[in-house]
Amino acid sequence: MKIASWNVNSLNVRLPQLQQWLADFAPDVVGLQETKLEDHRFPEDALLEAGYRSVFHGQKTYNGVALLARHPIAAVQSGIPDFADPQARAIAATVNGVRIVNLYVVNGQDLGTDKYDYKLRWLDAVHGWLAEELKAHPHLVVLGDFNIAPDDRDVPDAAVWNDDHILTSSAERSAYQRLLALGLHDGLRLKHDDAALFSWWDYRQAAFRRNLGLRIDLTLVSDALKAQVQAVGIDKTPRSWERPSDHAPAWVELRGQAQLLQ
DNA sequence: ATGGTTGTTATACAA
Repeated sequence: MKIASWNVNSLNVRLPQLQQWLADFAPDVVGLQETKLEDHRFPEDALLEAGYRSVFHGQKTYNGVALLARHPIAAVQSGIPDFADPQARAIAATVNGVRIVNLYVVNGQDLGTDKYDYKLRWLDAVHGWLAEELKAHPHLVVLGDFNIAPDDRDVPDAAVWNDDHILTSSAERSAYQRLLALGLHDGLRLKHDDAALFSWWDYRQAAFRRNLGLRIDLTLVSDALKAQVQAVGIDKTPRSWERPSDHAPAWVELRGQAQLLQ
């Protein structure tokens, strides 16, 4: 069972690339972020033609998340329960007995800004939510654009991306570690120790060509799923296409779910 | 990073 996360930076612009990538990579489940579409504009029919059901939680211009799956999608939760949020940044559902939580974590702009405070409050709400999700669903995958680079392997220059920098600050990384402490594991680090396995590259300054990126798109798996992780990676292919998203898909493959996929 | 690029019911703002 291949489960992926992709920040498409406008599904309206990226739909042809998403269709191509679904055909090439054939994931079973995909969490999308930054769809930037109101729900009535979501391309549900085009994705059905590609073989994927979808559930979505969007808004005009900004944010927007969705889950796509080749198989039935159950128990959909849009937004963080009991957390009033005008921004569409979270959606969860169950597919083949695996609970999937898809997050578009707040960027936070800069330390000391209102957006940074919102990011930390938002992550605190996610912490409470995931604690409940884990109780109800031990087989949990949490994926998305975390807008946090977990450690120094995940940045090109740790002197620049330091404790006082957005996406790597100590408060952000502590909030991320608090999520892991619930009983979650960074899927990629179960299989790879390498530095510079990035998932996002700025559009500016030829950052992709120079591999000046960050690893901020993550696939976390719960304790109960850890032994089922077969492979994990980041598919840089779509980032090399014409007019790409600035993010590449991050994916995790679980074994032992194949019989459920029939 | 003071810039740079991309997206949006844009022409500032978010990333």
